[in-house]
Amino acid sequence: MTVTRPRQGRPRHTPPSDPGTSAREQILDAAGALFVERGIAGTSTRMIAERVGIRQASLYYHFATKEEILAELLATSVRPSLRMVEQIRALVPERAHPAAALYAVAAMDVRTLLRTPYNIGTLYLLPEVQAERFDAFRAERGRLQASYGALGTLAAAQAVTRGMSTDHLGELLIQLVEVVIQIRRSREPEAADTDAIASSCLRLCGLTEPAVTIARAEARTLLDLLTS
Amino acid sequence: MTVTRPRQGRPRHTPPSDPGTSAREQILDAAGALFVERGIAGTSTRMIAERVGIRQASLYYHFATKEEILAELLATSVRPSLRMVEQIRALVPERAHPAAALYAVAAMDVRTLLRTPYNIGTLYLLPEVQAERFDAFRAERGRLQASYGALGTLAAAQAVTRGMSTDHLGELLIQLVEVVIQIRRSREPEAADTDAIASSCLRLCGLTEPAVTIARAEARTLLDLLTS
DNA sequence: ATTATCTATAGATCTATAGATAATGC
DNA sequence: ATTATCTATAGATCTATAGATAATGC
Repeated sequence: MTVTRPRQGRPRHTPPSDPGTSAREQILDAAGALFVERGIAGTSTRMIAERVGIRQASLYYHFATKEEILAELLATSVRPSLRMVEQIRALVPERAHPAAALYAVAAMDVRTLLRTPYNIGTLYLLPEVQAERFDAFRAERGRLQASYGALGTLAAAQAVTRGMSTDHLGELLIQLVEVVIQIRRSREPEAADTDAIASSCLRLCGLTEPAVTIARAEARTLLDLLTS
Repeated sequence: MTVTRPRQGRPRHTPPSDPGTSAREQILDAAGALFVERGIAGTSTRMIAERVGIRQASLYYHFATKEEILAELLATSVRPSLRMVEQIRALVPERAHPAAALYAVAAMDVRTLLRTPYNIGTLYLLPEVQAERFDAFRAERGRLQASYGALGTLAAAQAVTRGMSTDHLGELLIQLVEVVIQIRRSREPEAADTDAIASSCLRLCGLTEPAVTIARAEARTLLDLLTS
């Protein structure tokens, strides 16, 4: 039984159910879930505050505007994927084949998108995020896409790269990985989904079935190495 | 020079720039463009009316609510794709190989999504469309996805279908085709995009490069036949 | 008479600010 | 004294309805 030490400041009208996390984080969690469920314009500051258990005006002690909450959510949402992809890319070509690296990146990305408490990947899809205000976020996402393109081009059969630029291949691969967002929306994800998506990335690059099998096995070793 | 006959009813404060189209259609066009650009909750009835050139209250003569406008837009957005896919499926297997049919469906769908005046495919992605209210629309979309799955399974290599159900393959294929929505958001689409996407669908199914080449050629014939 | 608009407005939001208050920390 | 909340509220929306009005059609 942990004694819940009351924090500083005037007490909330409803005491926090999770006194461990900061108010800021509680707001981000509540807003993230609501943005995903109802869109950004469809979520009022009152709804966010209600879910946290504070009054609407109290939000403004932590964030100046609703947009600022969104900006923070976006910033923390690509960063882990980007760090992971760059870590794996660094192993190519000395310690990993491009195909294995691509498989590993896709599988990790799928896993990350599956694990977020709410389906945070959905945020990318909302029209508000297209605004110039969020250029920095979209640039980060562009770097992730470029990494997919680069790995894909290295892994791909010549016949495929002859017909498609690295950038365009990156668009297709990231799109394929993000099917997991739609899956989470429409059904319960299954264990087999991760392999199905990552393997599809390799097939899209023109790899034959034996090559996919080899890359999958190598990627498993890579992933065990990275997650340990 | 066509004489623009004034229509019945009190004149608008701003005369319509396109007197040929019905008010209802003008409203749908304006709303579609705004929904795509700013989201549904982010678009007010006033904005829609302003774009049409009528007063906000006048919308309610044509539609009971904003939701009703959305419902109408959704209904007309999948229908053409669905009709086309069923037309092409009917040719399998007597008059077309599954792989050629899948290529043709993907290419047609991409073309349709590219041609809409605003990027209407974006609507599927908005959170409001997940509401029960739009079950009928999502069911139609599910039928489109099922067709992709069925064609894909027929076209696919055994090694692929062993690891993936028809439904899951459909999810991946429709997701791949809809990359065109993201492309339209981020850059000017190119002529080569259509083939790149349709070919990727076949490769994802495990087709080898020679098989892709054959299917592409057959699909060209099919498409010429259908669009004539 | 019918149609398609208009003006006006009620009532319900929504965001953000000002200033008060109830804790802890020193 | 500092912190994190609270209450109250201004001002700007937003949706939807009521009822008036300016056309065409018969």
